[in-house]
Amino acid sequence: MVSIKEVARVAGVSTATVSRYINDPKQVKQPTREKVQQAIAETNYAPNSLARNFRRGKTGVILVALPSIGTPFFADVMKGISTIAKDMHYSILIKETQLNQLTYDEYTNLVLSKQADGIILLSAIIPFATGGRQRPSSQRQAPIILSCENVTPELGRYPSVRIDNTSAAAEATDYLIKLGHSRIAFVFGLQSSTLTLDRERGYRKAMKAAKLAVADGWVTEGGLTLDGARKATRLLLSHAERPTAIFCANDEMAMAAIHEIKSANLQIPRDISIIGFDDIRYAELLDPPLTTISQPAAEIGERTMLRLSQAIDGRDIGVEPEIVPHKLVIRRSTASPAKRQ
Amino acid sequence: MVSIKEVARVAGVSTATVSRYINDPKQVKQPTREKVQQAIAETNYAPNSLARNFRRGKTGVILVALPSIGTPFFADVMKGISTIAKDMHYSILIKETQLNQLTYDEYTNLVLSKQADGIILLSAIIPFATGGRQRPSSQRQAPIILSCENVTPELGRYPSVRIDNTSAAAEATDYLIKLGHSRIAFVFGLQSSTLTLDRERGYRKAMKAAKLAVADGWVTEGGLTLDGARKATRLLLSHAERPTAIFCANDEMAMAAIHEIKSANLQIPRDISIIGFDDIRYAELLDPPLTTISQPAAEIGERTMLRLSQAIDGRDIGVEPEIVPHKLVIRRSTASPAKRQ
DNA sequence: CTGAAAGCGCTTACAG
DNA sequence: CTGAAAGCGCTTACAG
Repeated sequence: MVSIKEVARVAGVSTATVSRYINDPKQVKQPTREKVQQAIAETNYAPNSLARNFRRGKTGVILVALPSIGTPFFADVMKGISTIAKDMHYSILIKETQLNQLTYDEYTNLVLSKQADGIILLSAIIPFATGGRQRPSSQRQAPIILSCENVTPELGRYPSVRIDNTSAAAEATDYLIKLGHSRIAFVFGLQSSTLTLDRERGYRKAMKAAKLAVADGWVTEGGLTLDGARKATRLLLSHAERPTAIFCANDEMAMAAIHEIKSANLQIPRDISIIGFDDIRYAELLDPPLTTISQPAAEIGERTMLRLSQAIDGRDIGVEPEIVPHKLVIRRSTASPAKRQ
Repeated sequence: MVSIKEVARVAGVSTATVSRYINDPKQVKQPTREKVQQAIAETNYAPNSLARNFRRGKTGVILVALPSIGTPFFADVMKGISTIAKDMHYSILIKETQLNQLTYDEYTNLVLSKQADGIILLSAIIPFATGGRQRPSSQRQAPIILSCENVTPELGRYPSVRIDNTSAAAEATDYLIKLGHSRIAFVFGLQSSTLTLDRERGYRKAMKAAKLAVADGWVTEGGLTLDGARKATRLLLSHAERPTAIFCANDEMAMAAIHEIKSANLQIPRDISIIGFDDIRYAELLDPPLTTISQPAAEIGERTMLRLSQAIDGRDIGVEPEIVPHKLVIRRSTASPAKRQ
């Protein structure tokens, strides 16, 4: 493996000069520059980034933790993150958390051990619950930022970029109420996902404000999976007081719900209205096209990465959440409830 | 930042002992072990992995290049990769290639520069076309493996793990032919994607074997995107000799096709049969549920990572493709063509 | 079982 | 503008 030393030898200069040439050619005078250039070509030299990172004390890596790659919404957020990361010459290391619950200590250890310069959490926030002991205050807090997610105050306060999930969910529920629905069910994600818990809060708030009852069993867990949501939907359909509208905490679960409702020979929106959350790229292709809350996914990703890079550079970015706007996108999966009986 | 030196000082031992304790405690005698343990806890020490990697000359990172995160099929392959990678203590660095066409040199440079120990390409193989100059034969070929993808022989031979795309596509086409279709269209992905080109080859082979003509315009580009496939479908629907069946080179494009066909007030499969490729998790939720070729995505990922790790360990894994089995999954988007006129 | 010491390949403050 | 030299934080062959 050819090193900078070998290049220096071939070029007849010092390693310092080669290093300067590589990092900022302007620092090297023209004739020398050519010699070095020549030597690099000749030796097929590529700088050892392991040595460079070690020397500089920076990895150039941002770790992104997310529950599962292949979630269409997170993929869009990732796009925003990647765009900015590339501009700033960071690479993206993906950590799929799946169901493992990493603790706060495990996360910060990644930074302490220099495996990443900073961390973006798209992942549920439960980890903080199990190992939430604060770092000794002598240590600077590891650059960590939440994207889309939220974290309950008792677990600590961390910077974040996200929409106001509670308001958005309330808005979606209100829309159903305005359409005339009163039997509205909610399929939440996971108990461990603050994000979908916030959405449930919004739903309940809107129901309460409209003085509508939430019957037993109308709020049910979809597990953020297709199968989970199918089961949840079947449960709702067999409910004695069958809802006339179902609000799903994300679009994927809404996809599953639509499938189950049709399988039960019910029509959407005639028999049941469906509303989702996220506005993933499949939403408008569904049959019927899905009414949903749209999040500016790419923008969230960009803002997250931008703020994180500031934190890495030592700037104080505070812990106030940065709230970006959502909007309700009305398509054809929602309508006024049919008059019945 | 506390280093191993500091721990050694606190514990009253040498740095070598601390290092041994960290990497293999059995090498350290009990009483010493306790002192070190104590010192680590006291100092809140975390080994600097930058230094460790540098020293060891390994990054512990596998780079996975894929066109776009958030493709459901690739996400499933990634799952397989991650599983094995975790077992072997590799981290996964994701590189989204999007439309940029990285050259072979750029890829191998990632390995030469020690940014990754090995590379998995889920991505289209075009890069090799633009910069395919071979490395000087003195250099060991960078550990690189194709997953799912294929590469035309003139661009070089690389190890790969994949299904036989051509046979699978022929099988799907045959199925339509057996159902009685003769006007069968094919929506391919990208000209730059060998993978979808192989599928086109299978389609043409089956058509030819059945002595069926492929009319002008029946083979059209879907671009591997929803929008591209929608356009392609509209084109097919307006064709003078409208096909009675459309074979899409992947399921996402089939989703888009289904949407467009329904929007044109045609019924599936009565008016048009649709067949996809991949069997992504949404396939069975579509309306109608999608007939498609199922690939063992997770298994492909696992086998890929396994073989790559062997190459990294210096074993010769050859360049023969490892072919895993596919299967045709028949659902309700296909049927015999309706008698017309 | 433990320690002293060399060295991995860079970068950079310092000197000239 | 260039070079000699120190040093980043580990690991490991060698000696005892």
